[in-house]
Amino acid sequence: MPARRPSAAARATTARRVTLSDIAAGCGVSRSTVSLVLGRSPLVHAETRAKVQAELDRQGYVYHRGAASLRSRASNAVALVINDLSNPFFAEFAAGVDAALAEAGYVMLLGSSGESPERQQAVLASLVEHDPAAAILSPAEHSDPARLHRLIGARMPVLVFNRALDAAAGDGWDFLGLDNRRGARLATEHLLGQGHRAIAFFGGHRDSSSCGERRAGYRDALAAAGIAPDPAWLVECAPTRLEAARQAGALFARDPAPTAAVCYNDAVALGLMSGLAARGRRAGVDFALTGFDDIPEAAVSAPPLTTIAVAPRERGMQAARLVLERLAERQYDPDRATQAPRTIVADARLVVRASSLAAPHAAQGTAA
Amino acid sequence: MPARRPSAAARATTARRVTLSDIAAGCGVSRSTVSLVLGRSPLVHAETRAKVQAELDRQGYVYHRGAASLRSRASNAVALVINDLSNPFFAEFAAGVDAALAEAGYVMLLGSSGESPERQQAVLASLVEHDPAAAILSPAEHSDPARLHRLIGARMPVLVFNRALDAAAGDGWDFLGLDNRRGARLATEHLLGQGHRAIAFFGGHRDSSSCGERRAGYRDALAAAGIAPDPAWLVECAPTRLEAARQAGALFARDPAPTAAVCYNDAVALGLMSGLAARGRRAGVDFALTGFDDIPEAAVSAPPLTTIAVAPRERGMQAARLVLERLAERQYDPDRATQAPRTIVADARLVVRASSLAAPHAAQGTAA
DNA sequence: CTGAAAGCGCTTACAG
DNA sequence: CTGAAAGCGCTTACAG
Repeated sequence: MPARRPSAAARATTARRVTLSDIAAGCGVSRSTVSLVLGRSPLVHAETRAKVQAELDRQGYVYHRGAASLRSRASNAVALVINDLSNPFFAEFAAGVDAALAEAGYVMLLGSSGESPERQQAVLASLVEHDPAAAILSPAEHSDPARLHRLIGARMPVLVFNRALDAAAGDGWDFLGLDNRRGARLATEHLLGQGHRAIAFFGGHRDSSSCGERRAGYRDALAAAGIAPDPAWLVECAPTRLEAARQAGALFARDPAPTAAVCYNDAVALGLMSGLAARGRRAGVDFALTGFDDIPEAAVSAPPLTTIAVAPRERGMQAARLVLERLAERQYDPDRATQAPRTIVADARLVVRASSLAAPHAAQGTAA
Repeated sequence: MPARRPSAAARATTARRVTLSDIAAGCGVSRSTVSLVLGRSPLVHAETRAKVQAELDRQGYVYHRGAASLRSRASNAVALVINDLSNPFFAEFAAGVDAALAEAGYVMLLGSSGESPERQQAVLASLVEHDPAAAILSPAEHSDPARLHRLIGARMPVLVFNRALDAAAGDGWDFLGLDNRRGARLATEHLLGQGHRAIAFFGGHRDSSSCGERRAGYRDALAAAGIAPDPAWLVECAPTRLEAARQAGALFARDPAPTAAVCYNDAVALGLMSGLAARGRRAGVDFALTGFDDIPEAAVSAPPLTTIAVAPRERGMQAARLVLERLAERQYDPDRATQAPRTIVADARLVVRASSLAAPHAAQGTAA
């Protein structure tokens, strides 16, 4: 764990800062008393408190939390590491975390890994130096749990979000995941309900955990309907709009072709729509499809996209609260005897829009 | 400036942390030497350095930046306060800030004001206690510049983004804004180029600075084309999709009605599209319109939205770099003699898509 | 090239 | 209810 000092760190050049000593001197009490006033201690006489409070305001005192937490070994910062803020799913998640933390008087240290385990490690190392009380981590794909552990192992409560870390189940970290399996099952059941029998699972990489879970839910629904999925119905592709548009043709390589597809996520579904259009097929008319995530675009695409809503903002608030609970537990139970790691799976909900409403015969008519 | 201690701050309950003294003791040198190694000082003998480095790794040392910056009065954190991470414009901006800061070895403290000046003040106060070296602020509407100033006035370099603060020009804060005026002029010129003469400006509130600037650009273009805008062409509404859909009818209250509209932003434009559809008009066929921002939905709406791209991610990187430059300047020139506040206006670019391609006669045909 | 000492701004027992 | 003193983990002159 090579610690390194910042290549550049700005030195304050403004006037000397106002400290507790200045306030104490300014109103004739000791620093201890000022500190007690700051801490809202009931020990301080009301008059003294008022006098100190006035001096605090007069001199424009700013609490130096770094000094305080150095002494008291308490921190009110929480580190959040996500993949990418440009992804609305993570942006909403971060917004939820921020809201819940702010409400509890905590401050958020934010870093992005850009799906790179290397950057993730560097970003986390940098955040950890700021002594957060806890961390929320949405791990980059192919993260190395052992390295992450070495960095923040038992230092603080950690909540892993969205993607379970390989192995290391007994690592003591909490996990908050989406109900990928149930979500995909709901989407598949919806298409079955429309009368489709030949339903593809389109997009994602088989080895990613979320893709595996979604495929499992898809299989569950087919199995319950007595359908054995044709292996040709499982089409892999990178979870981006562009790749999905390129791979659309793979769905129609065999005859009979599927009449509907459960897509790995909304980006893939939107890409598939373009790919279908390029082949003269119209989503929601000639072909039925569903997404996953309910990103904002889903409601305004043409046609609007049927998808699985996972409420990322609510998940963010939930994540923050879980971590704050852990912090509270530690205060009462410093030895953490009772603290077995928790795994929480958040519910997923089907949102029906026009993209999935094509009837199977219309789809087959076009395919013929 | 009432400082207050956190209602809840987590006390560390883990094993005693590894400090410089542990490393020093562990390899038989003084703490000073370890500190010099951490600081990559060239003074330390290569062998000593290697020995210390090994001990650092062996004990899993984590640098305590709070203690360091307390002593050295240097910070490597930058505070960012934005309105709302759920807004893709701000999320992209924050992503850009984060990327540029991380590259320079800085850490980001993020808070959201939710467009509330009260929350903005509270959030900023909370971040400032963490002693950031600089701040980037995208102010909530109706911010009180004087109160903001009292909080972070001369403590650190401040960059205001997106919305200029009323008055207080001589406050010494830098400003990075979008070229609202030019952007709206480009959009209006584009519609004029399609042959439209009766062009509305739809959405936004007159008293908001960005709306005022965009209206000015709209007027510039009309004036250059020798057109005096009918006051009925200026329709106000809250900058949300829902409000815009509701207000669509206001465009057609008078006869002849406008055949095109420059919308305040993309949200308004997308709302207007729905409002048009509800009235049996088709954007891009019977009516031409443009947006502003180029949010991700703009590319996938039906029809795709012609808009003004402002590249929020690039703006974020630019903002971070400006602030880092200021920090560097202060190191060389502690008295800040040369540091006049800067105002930088970022370029805006027209992105033509289908929504603006309706010809005026088609629009009038429908209107009749 | 390395070490002993002071001090950054706070909190926290401990006296009184 | 208030104050004097120690110490959190680091850096920084200053000696040597």
